[in-house]
Amino acid sequence: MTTLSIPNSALDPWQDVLAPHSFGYRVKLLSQLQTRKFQERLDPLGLTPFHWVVLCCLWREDGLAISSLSEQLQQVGGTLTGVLNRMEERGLVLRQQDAEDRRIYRIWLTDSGRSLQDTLPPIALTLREQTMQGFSEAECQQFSALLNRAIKNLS
Amino acid sequence: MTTLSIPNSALDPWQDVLAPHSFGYRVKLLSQLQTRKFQERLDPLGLTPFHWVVLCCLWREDGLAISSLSEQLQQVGGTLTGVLNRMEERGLVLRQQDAEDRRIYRIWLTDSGRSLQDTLPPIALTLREQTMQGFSEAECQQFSALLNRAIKNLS
DNA sequence: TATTAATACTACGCATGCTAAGCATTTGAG
DNA sequence: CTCAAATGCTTAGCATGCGTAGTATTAATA
Repeated sequence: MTTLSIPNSALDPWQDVLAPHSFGYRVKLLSQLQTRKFQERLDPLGLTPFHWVVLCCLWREDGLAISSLSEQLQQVGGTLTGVLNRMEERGLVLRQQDAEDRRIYRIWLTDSGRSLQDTLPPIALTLREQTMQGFSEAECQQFSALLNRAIKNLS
Repeated sequence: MTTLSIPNSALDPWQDVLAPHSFGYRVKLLSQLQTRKFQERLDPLGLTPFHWVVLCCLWREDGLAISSLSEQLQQVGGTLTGVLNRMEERGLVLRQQDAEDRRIYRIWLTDSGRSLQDTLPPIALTLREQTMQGFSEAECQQFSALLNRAIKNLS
């Protein structure tokens, strides 16, 4: 596992479809690289990248239903159950049954979870700056726009 | 889990850092969406997206050492052990100890694994076309180039 | 040559992720 | 009002992924 070599374009008609040089696999790789780098930074805090994204949602609006988290993060409920269990054990959040509709369980920040709002965003910003190193403002926006269009195409 | 709403730009200085609208999370989402769509197509064949990427490497060069697969795919060895076990059970590949250096185990395609070279690439191509729907040739190339630069920044 | 270091792989434990099935609760149709 | 359908969540099983530790083999060094 050193670095990924650059695809030698147009020799093979399938070259941009076959992994590991395919567009699809490179998207997966970038995602993995981000996760690995972020995990490194979060390890000392006993957190994971998934904890981060759940906390982001709750900082914006506390007491979200699990179904709302599921929709915002585009993650299936079964995945969230495990993550929220571990976040609860870790003391970041609390689960509370909704009094009106007892099918709903709402997730509330603890003081510990709320206080991370000062610590974590700068870490995430540093990672994004490393990812975008050498990109002009226009390139960042173009990258972001292309990403949104691709996501929309698959949604 | 319906669709992801568009970020309302520039209201919050952190808006492009905080999940789920952050660049990083959207990369992860695109990766996940690709995997889900691909998995749907591969399910009837009893295959997974990871099987696909290993097969791509072996079609190009059969008898690769596990360490070579690990480097090409940028995946840690521990992950490959499990995948190759299941691919062996599935009858796609064979493991064989290298006679020269008995630390090395080489992976060889079975006839079944080799014959998938006719079936799978068109499926992958269809998925890529769906992802890039509405993209000009220039936009595809730009997307690809930005992706390569971001990967390099994190490698 | 003896023994230490490096290499290739596996085993294990934990954290995502997915699907399918199951449970409790609420809604809605008759 | 009743009961079937829909909703919200959890559970279980499987497949990635990662880090760490362990085993076997080869290379390097003294």
